[in-house]
Amino acid sequence: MENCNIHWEQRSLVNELAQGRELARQLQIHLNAPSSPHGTRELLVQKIILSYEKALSILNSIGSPSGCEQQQPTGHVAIRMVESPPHSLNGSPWSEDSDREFKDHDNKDSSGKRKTLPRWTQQIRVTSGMGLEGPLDDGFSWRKYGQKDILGARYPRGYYRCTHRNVQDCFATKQVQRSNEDPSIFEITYRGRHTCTQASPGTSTPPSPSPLPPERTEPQNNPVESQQNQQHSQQNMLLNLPEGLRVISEGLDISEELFPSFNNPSPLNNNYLGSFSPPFAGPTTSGTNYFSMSQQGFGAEQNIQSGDIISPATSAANSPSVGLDFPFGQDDQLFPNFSFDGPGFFS
DNA sequence: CTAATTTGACCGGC
DNA sequence: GCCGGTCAAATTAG
Repeated sequence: MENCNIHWEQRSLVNELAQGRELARQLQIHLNAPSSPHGTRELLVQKIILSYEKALSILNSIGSPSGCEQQQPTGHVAIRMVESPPHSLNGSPWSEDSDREFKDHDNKDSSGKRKTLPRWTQQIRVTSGMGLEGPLDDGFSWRKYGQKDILGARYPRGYYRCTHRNVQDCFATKQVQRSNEDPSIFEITYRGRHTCTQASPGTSTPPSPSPLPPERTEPQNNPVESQQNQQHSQQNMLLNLPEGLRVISEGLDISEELFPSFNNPSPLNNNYLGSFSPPFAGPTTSGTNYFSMSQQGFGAEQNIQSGDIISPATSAANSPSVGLDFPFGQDDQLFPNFSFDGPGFFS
């Protein structure tokens, strides 16, 4: 591995700054508009702060020579997105066991079967910062549908799917796996994206990406359960973040096969969101904590071709409300233009 | 009562 | 046959 492209960190930096600028503009608009929904301004402010934090983190990581990988910025939250081809998970500080089950599907590459959904993993470290894993939540409603002991893993893996799967065609699922060594680390793998509109009925609060798990792997050890996955107001989402968080996006295959009806970019799909960002919501905590995070990585120039995983551009365009983030772009051109069109941003 | 979780069985890929 | 992932009946929670 070579140096982790500074390039793209640079790009990320630019991206962040541009985003921050955009957000600031939005804020300006909202400030002038008397009728702006409550909370919107605050949310914007937080996002702006977040952008700055990210930018700073990126700068920090660039600054340090060794910093390809971990470089978790000082005790803050680091989101790491890595496109990981099935087997080559580059060394990650935390999960040594990384490979344990990555083989999973196919990846036979060429044969390109179905089954491959966009899939990305977040590693979340929950430590002293917050109560414990309890309140991890991402604003989506998940229903647990299984739990399995995984070969080499000390803790069982939990399988969750979107609560609305039946009513809407939301095939999003996630798996939560507690790290072998560090019980404080949870590896959450998301597959598919939410198509459900689970926002509160009247309020068009867009679901925000980046689901977090309600994990519970060991009843015994962790009394702390959290089954709090009900709908949340996404606005709080940005408020709390676990101490360390890392995102690895991997396997970018978008199988539209699975989403027959969603293939085309029709207004229908507005709700697609699949990107993730900082939204961790503490159900309990409604306080105002800021967190900082750095996101880096996502170096994958190769396959994003279809770039569907998170098509920020399109989704942003289509759904005004989801503006939360577009952490990464596909490769080269992501941010050439991102234009939020004014008013609608998040209603 | 409804809805979510639990848990062993089942299924498909390797 | 092993293993990861899902199903579904039974159970528990709200």
